[in-house]
Amino acid sequence: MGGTDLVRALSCTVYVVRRPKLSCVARKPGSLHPLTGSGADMLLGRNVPRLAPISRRAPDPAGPMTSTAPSAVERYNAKDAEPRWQAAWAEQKLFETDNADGRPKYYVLEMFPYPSGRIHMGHVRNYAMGDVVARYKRARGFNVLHPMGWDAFGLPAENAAMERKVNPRDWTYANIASMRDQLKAMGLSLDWSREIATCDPDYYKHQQRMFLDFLDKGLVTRRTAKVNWDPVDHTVLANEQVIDGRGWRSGALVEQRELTQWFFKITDFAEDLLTALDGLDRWPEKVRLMQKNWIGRSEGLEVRFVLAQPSAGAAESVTVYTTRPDTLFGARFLAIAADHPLAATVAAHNPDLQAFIEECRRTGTAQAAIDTAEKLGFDTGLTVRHPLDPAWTLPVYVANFVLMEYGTGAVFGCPAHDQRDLDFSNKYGLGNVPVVCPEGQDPEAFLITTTAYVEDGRMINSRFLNGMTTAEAFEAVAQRLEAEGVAKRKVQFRLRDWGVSRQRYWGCPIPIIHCESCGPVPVPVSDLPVQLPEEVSFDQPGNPLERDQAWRNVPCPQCGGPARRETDTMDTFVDSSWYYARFTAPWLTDAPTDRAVVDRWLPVDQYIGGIEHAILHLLYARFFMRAMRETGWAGVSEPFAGLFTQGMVVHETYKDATGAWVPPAEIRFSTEEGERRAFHVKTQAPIAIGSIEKMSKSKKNVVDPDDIIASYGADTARWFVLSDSPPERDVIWSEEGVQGAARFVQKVWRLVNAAQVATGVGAADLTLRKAAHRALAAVQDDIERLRFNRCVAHIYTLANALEDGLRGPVSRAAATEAAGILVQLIAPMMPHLAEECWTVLGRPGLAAQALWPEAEAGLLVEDEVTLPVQINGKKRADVTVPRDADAKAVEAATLALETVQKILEGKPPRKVIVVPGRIVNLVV
RNA sequence: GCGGACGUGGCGGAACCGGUAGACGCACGAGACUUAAAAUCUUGCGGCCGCAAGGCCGUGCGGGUUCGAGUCCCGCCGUCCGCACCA
Repeated sequence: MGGTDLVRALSCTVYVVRRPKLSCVARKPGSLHPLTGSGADMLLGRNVPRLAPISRRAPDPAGPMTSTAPSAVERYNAKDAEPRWQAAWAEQKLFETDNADGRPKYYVLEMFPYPSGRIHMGHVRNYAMGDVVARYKRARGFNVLHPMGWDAFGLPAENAAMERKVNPRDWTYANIASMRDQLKAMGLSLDWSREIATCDPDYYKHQQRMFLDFLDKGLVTRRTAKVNWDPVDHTVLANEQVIDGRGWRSGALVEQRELTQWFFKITDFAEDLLTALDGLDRWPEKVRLMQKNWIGRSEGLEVRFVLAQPSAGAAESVTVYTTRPDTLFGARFLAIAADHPLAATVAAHNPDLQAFIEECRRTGTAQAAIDTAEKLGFDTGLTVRHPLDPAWTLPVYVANFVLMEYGTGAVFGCPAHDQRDLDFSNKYGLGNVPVVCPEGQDPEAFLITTTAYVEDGRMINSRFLNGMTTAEAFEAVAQRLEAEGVAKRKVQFRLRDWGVSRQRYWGCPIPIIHCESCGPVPVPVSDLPVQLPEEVSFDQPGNPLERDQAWRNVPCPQCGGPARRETDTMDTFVDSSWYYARFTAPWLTDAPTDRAVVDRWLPVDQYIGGIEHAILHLLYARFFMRAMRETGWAGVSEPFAGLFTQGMVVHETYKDATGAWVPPAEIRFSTEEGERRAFHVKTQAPIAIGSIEKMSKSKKNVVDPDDIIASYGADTARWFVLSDSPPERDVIWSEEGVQGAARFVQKVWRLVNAAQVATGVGAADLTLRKAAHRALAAVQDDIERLRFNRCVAHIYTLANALEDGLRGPVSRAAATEAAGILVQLIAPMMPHLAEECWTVLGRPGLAAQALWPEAEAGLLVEDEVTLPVQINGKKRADVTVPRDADAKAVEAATLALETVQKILEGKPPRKVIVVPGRIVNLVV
């Protein structure tokens, strides 16, 4: 998104690792694991006399027991099974969603990828999570929409064009084709019939239409603005795209330039975007807080300070914005930004001030400079009258710490109660007067030297305000100054309008024609899309659209006179601000959305992606939804009801003796004296194991999903990225971990096959059934809360219980019931294995179509419970009582325990605490 | 500087409202099977003492509340993330 990938930052740019193919998956039938014998014992890997290897491609659902042949089962072959089931799902169009389906809707969406060319583990994790939700909700009977598309405009395509002389379009579509194949190999339950690419004119045509509608509604403006100019990429960057004073892609020091730009008026919705955050109760608190801070609302007063000696041509007053009018009697000076008009007026005949202003501009942007910059000022020689006492004048400085972009570009300095003002005042000898005294402190003794007092308190040295609280003083000053007409209350936001103009080719053209006589004229809707020219060259820096005279020179749609197209394209964040809405009816040719359809599907019930989009993408999308509401293209305000931000996939790093990074595929491990050591597979040279880092090409700690899928299968990869770590935290990719996942795949396969041939009498049935239904209830609960790592743990527990059960006297009915539940529980995570097992169990249809089983309430509770018995808070014994035993009965049972009697030595306890179903504590 | 999150075995982590700390997995040790390996299975696995039964200690550190604290409160230490001259 925005020229980079919604998920890319989660993991890496792509680096291909060639992994030695592991033998465990791709063995030939017949050479496999020739366990033979009869019944479940064999399949569980019990040691039995070896017979000739027998293998079957798929067990006969009619019943293996009908055969007298030993029930040998070959290892589950993901390589064979996965494409087969993917084809079966596609064949039946299982995941294609019908808008007319009357069941309750559920819209699950993962942030769509930038088509960089290859998927990475971050994508695998992101899409595996979304797929679990999609498959689970489908099983729960919802009409699920789970689409996929491509955030296909952006700089990398232009860079590729420059470096490799390819057409950005060709490069992009080739990448899409290969990434689509990769995603399909993951077995995701996506509705590919709704696939969209934002670089497709059928998509951006509607975006242009909405741009014109927004313009019509006053939600788009054009103005000159100082912009962040990236001198390397030759483009404008949004504030959000400037990190530490550098371009977020190029890393170049950003310059300030004046350009005429198109803006989306996101500030029109500042208040609403802020207050509506409270309603987003299924968003992470962290993201809401980040957006809140970004919007940055503050309540204050705009106060006019009249110049004491108005000079010719200059304004008569300076207006400042303050959130602390209560401290007005502590004012010592006024400070204005270097870019303030008044500064320019004075500088016109003051070369020293001119020099100072230029100095300020130079140090203005770089973050490091701001951190270390001293508070510097320049006395203009002007003075202003205090708004509460015309006889009182204050000097006016130009100061480097005052920002023109915030408030009015002017502040009044109250050194006692603002640290910056204090630093400034101390430097220039302007003194300070404390006007707010901490409660309970002696005002006489309250002095400020180097640390400003910024808290609330009681007013002092403030004439009519004395004795008031901070809040009361705020009100008193506001009321008096408002009544006198020298001030007005003002709610100020930090949020600025969204500049969307980009001097780039590979983006959505802004549908405007500039006419010499009519000015900027909207392209008529009937002329849309304004399509990008096909033939472009990138042999010169800058925007190729500006050089394409044939494309650029067009008649004015209004007067027919000579005119030129707008050559700027839209920020790619615009593309990703409404794609979720387009997915609801991507086939529409004459409108961006179908109002009835979009309103039924939106908001997205569960949106999943990286935290790096906490502000930019998510705020823009929230704005867009509101703008679409204003223009009639949708009836909802919030795009995403539920948001989940998942962690990255990280990996150990490795370095050889020369300090060069070594990719994981070239390393083997051994444990010597309990210590894990790494060696190079070829040279055997020792390798230093480094810190765990985000997967990145530069550190070579990248694992390619393709290789993992080829070696282990998609299910193993999916299972692994969902296990272990909580989904919002980073997951550490490790070879051992993925092998553990692969082992579990085989274990499930063995267990299901063994269950199918169980022959026990059924004495262990109840235990097994309880385990199965308990796992079912637990997994269900944890999927709903997206706690996939816990789901995995419950499933392991069930698998262990089934293994135990099959070893005991368990009936085939109970074994297959438990196995069936196990299969349904793994189905959202490992859908291919689930299908294969489904066949073994002889269940009808496909696992992907099966409805979620109901947990039997009776199996979820025990008749008896074992409670820990504490004595003085330390556990000393256990007591087993009926589930519904009352406190008295529990107490009696506890006191009857031999261990307890021994400790009590005949004395009664001083106090007995019984928490039913929990614990017993005796105080002696 | 401001705001936020977090700190639990060798590792990833679990522990719902304060109620058996360490579920589940990984790694590791011992064993079975095997000519051997792989695979699989059994078993152990927070620390200390003990043959064992059992006991003591233990959730970053120091206090507190409570019958009972990983969980709540106060004060530190550390790590990570976001914002950053926002008046």
